[in-house]
Amino acid sequence: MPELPEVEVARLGISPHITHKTVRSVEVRNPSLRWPVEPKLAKILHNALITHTSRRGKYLLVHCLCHDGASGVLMIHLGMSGSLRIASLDAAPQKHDHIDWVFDDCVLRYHDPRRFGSVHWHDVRDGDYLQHPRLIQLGIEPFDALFTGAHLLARCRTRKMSIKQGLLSGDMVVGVGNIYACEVLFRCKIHPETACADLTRAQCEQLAVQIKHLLQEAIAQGGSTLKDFVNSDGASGYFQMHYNVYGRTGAPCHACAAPIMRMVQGQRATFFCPVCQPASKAIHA
DNA sequence: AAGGTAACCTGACTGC
DNA sequence: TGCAGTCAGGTTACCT
Repeated sequence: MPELPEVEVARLGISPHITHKTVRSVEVRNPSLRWPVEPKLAKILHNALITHTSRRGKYLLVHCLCHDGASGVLMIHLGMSGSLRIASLDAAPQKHDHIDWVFDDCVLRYHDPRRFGSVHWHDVRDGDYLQHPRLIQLGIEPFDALFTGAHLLARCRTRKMSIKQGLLSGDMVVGVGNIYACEVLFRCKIHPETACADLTRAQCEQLAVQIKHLLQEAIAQGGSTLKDFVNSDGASGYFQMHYNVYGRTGAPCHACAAPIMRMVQGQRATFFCPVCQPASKAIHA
């Protein structure tokens, strides 16, 4: 589910079905998401043309040219449990299908049991969408050429918190959620509790490289499930990578066979291999 | 100002 | 079978 790769795969999945098409109607069945859905959304988007889609962090952005000539951006966040699907016009909405965008030949449907996700409307007359309060605070994109080991090192130098929490905080880099934070630290053989400020230049270089690789691999993997975005009945559109540590408490490490351990950092589960990812104290001892 | 914590909400699963 | 408890892939508001 929704870390950056899943959001990107969702975007790739829905984009061909909605781009250059006109929204005929919008049905908001439940506006109570993380933030209330704009009450005038249906009116604003009536007969709006979808020009293209993009993404910023975990926000999927749908760029619209409205009937009145104004333009704007639909900002969709999937939260913990959100998903998007392309359904046929006659497919009845299921429980937790909160919003429909109806086109001539299909429906874009937002589904989110926990309602931690959100749907914002940003009118460009109110300024550049990248200046939106939800977007402006986000860190650098992992695939940006400026996201490098040097960038990471500079951001880490003054941070006392653990690298696991640092990666999740979203201001060093966006899009890395709990699963990929655990997995990338395993790949780099870095203990999750290592203080950001204690990371070496080499570790930061490696982290930057592996974050790009891991997310790219996950997107590629998700690409094979793109067909599931159309007319699927059940929960689909998501995919599961082969995890080395995430959710594998007690199972043997794929590298050294030691049992994977679970701990809690900032109220989130962290999984790691105590042998492959030794605590820094052990390194210096 | 950074860092910790509770909160938002439902469903799936575990153990008694 | 039922019920209580735990956990879940994210993010923000509020407190120290």
